[in-house]
Formats: sequence, structure tokens, C-alpha cells
Amino acid sequence: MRKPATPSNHNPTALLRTHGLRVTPQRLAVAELVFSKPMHVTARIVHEQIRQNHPAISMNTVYLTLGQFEACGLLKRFEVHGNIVFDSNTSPHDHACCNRCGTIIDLDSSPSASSKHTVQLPTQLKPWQIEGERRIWMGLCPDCSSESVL
Amino acid sequence: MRKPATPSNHNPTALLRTHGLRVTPQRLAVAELVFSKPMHVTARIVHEQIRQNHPAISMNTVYLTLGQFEACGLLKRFEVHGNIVFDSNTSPHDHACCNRCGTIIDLDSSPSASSKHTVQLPTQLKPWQIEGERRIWMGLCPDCSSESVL
DNA sequence: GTTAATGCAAACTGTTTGCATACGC
DNA sequence: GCGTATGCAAACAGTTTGCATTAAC
Repeated sequence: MRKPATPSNHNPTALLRTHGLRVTPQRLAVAELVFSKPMHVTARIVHEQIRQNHPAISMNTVYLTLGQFEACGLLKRFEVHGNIVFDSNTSPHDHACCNRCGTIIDLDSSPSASSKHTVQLPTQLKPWQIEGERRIWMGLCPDCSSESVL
Repeated sequence: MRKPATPSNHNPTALLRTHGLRVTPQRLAVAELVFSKPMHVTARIVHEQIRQNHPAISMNTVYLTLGQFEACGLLKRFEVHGNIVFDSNTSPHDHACCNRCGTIIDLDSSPSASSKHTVQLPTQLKPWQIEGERRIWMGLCPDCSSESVL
């Protein structure tokens, strides 16, 4: 039995260890949840989900854990409608958010879109030291927009 | 003395009246502040400013008034770092925000930029009913980035 | 006089902090 | 055993709500 050369995202324990984080049941549960697939979660959602198996987990722990995952580069944080949302897809991409149901989707960085990401720094920002850019589209998702017609 | 054909932004009283809002001293003070020039303000900032001349104005009134101005289309609301910011520039444009000092600037909709605004709807969003799009650049403004070198 | 705006206080949400205890290493 | 993670509670900021009073029309 040989250790894999690179830690797998599918092995939360290894993932925590390689980032210098102690492996605790709570942390493991959060990791299993948020790294199981690309997703967008708030602290509240994580807390509710984890509490099903760990009834005693506190919001404090959830916030701390998500913050540490972000500090490690495992999660990205953004805001929508005043809520902090953590995204397990850490590659640069835009989002769309449904104003009615709150669904958030990732937008592909298509070839044309990705060139946008790298080139089009507005000339006004040349004297700035830009660290990143966030773009979010707002509107109604297909489900909600069809409902609103009815 | 003749009434001008179109109400001027420089006449806050007329501005309120043409939008069906009663003219009260507090509302007038808020209007004079936020429409005097393009600016970005939070409810707290408005409250602090107005209180210098209207010591009794409440946060409730500020929130209500800003919300009404938004409903009338006189202000646009966006978020940055978890704060609700009201923008008296209601034409579509992007923002840049300094992560250190919090300064927010408007980005010009240059010819090339404005074409972006109209055309580049990601194909993924075709089944969506998109109402708008927000883009914000984060980083250090010229002042803060030069300080960080020292 | 009718209706809406105001101010006060309280409620509420999301987030952060302090601290004693429990537990991974 | 050492040092960090946890849970609890309290603090905190920003925002919203309820309601009696006041003021605009």
C-alpha cells in the first residue's frame, strides 16, 4: 500500500493534514461536505448540514473552519445579497444569482471569457494594485422566470 | 419666474416632488447630500453627516429615505465587503474598491467597455432572465499601494 | 383632516470575540 | 503534556419592524 504522490481532494483527512490543520471530527465533516463537489454554501447552511451528524457543532467552529479553509486557499469567499458565500471552486470564474430562489451558478471561463479575465484591466486602474475582480449576474433562473410568467 | 421644463438635480425640493415624495427637512438634507455630486455612501455615513445639522435624525429615517430614493431610481445599491453602499451615479458602470482604505471609485464605461456591457452575455445565461450585472475590482488604490511599499 | 414621515426602542441576522474545557498530536 | 480546536455565551454591527407622535399636503 503506497501513499499517493499528491493528496486527493477525495481524501479529506489527507487534505487537512497537508494544509497543517489538525483532524477533528467537526473539521472533517465540514471538509467532506464542502469538498465533495463544487458548491456554494453559507456558514448557516454548513451548520445545518453538519448538525445532522454532529448535533453539538457550534457556529463558532463553522465560521472558524470555513475561515481557515479560505486562508489555506481551499475555499473562496464572495458576497451576494449581503450574505457571505463560500465557493469550493477556487479557480477564477463569474457567478450568476437568482433574485428569487437564491440559486448561484458558476459561469464557465470560456476561451473568450478567460481572455477577458487577463487582459481587460480598465486604464483607470493602471495606478492601482489590483488583486482580483468579481463579477456577478443577477436575474431570474430558468425555473423562476418560467414561474413568473404563469 | 417660470418653472423649468425638467426638474434639475440641483433643486432637491423639485426632485422630491417630481418623484411623489413629501418634502421634509430630513429628506431634503439627505437629498442635498447625496445628489450634490456623484458619491458612494453607506447609511451610517449619511446619518453622521446629516446629524451635524439635524441632530435628531434617526437611522430609521435614513434607511427609509435611502430605500425610497433607490425605489425611485435616484440611487443604486451595491455591496462591498459586506456593506451596503448607495451610489448616486445610476448609469451602468463598474467599481473598484481599495481593500485597505475602502475608497470606491466609478469606472468609466469606455466605448470598448460599454460594448462589453451590452453584448457579452455568457451563453450559459441564455435561459436566464438577467436583470443586471455587477463587477467590482479589488486591490489597493494608488495611495495605499505606495504606502505598502514604504 | 387624511395620509405619510419621523423617532424611539426593540427585534433580528449574521458575524466575531473571550474564555474555560476537551482533545489531536 | 503542549497547544490548538471546540462550544458556549456574550458582544457587536448593520438592518428591519412596530408603534405612537408629528408634520406635510
